[in-house]
Amino acid sequence: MPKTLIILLGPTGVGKTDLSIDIASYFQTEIISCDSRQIYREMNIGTAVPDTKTLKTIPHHFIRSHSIHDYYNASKFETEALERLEQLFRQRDIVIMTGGSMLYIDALCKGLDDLPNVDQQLRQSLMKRMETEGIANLLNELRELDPDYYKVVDLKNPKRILHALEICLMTGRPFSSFRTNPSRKRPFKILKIGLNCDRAVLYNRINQRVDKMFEEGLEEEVINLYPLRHLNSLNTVGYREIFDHIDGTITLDEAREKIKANSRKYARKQLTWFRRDPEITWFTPGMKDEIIATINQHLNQEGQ
RNA sequence: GGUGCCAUAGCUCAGUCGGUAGAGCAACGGACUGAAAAUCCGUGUGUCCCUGGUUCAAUUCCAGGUGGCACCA
Repeated sequence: MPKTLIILLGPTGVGKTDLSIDIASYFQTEIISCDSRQIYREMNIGTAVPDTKTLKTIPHHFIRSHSIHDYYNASKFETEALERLEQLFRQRDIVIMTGGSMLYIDALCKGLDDLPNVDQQLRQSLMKRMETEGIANLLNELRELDPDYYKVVDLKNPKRILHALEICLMTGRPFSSFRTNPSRKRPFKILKIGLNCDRAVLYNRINQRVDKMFEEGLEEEVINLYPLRHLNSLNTVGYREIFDHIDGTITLDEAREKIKANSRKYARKQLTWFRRDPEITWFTPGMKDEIIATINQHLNQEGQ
């Protein structure tokens, strides 16, 4: 039987966690989380990590496994998750991956270009230049160093400009020369199961989940993290809005409403990304039996 | 009961000296390869409260009605 990774994906709040537990129990396997924020052990309430009881029922990987102090990115996830999968597949044929971090999913399925990790000091100095000189000088520099990328990059997107410059400066090569779009082969089959539901229902679930987070003490969690607010990992829905409230720019109630709105926006953005992926088979969260049937059917086909 | 003010997008409101209207937020769509819950781009979705009058033409002016708010009783 070929090794198969079943990926359960969908917008935030749709019900991936609960279903992933059911599916993992049914196939008696473990879960790889694919969530760029649940990976941090210092963040709990605001990232909606599964509760400890759930985590004990089914072994989870990449949940609360890293620190917000560590620099992390999609490429690291690709490397680490592939290693972990190799270990897991030694003992089992099926592993579940669940989460909504789009780039992380794609990184694991198709791989990223072979680039050096960004030097954080260089990043800091470029960010400072962007602040003091404005983006125009950096754009000119990029046009010099990598005219090809300059032609295709979104010139209004500072992060894209900065990253391209970082790579040019670090390697002495144009950033575009690294962009080969590898689409690597993986030593296992992949089945993508998408979860979605009626938009109004989804928004309701998201809004209620935010209220629940506040009941569970989100404000206190964020207050404790306030001194670390500059960390990238804390540039996150549910955290930055409360940072703003601590700064006194908005009321706590406004922060709560903004968290809801930004979560809804995030869900929409996820759907936009997933929509263009033709490999996804879509279900609603209640279709547990149909999903298991689809997986079994897929496994049988692959087995022949 | 009387007087005054208000009624325009899902919400808060602007505006049209009479030629069927626009901001913010929300909503909706898109991009995306090492910061991705990040970052960036795009879209106005409307019985202008109702009925009548004046007018070539009324969301706009006039009258009445309805609803809301305030004050006086």
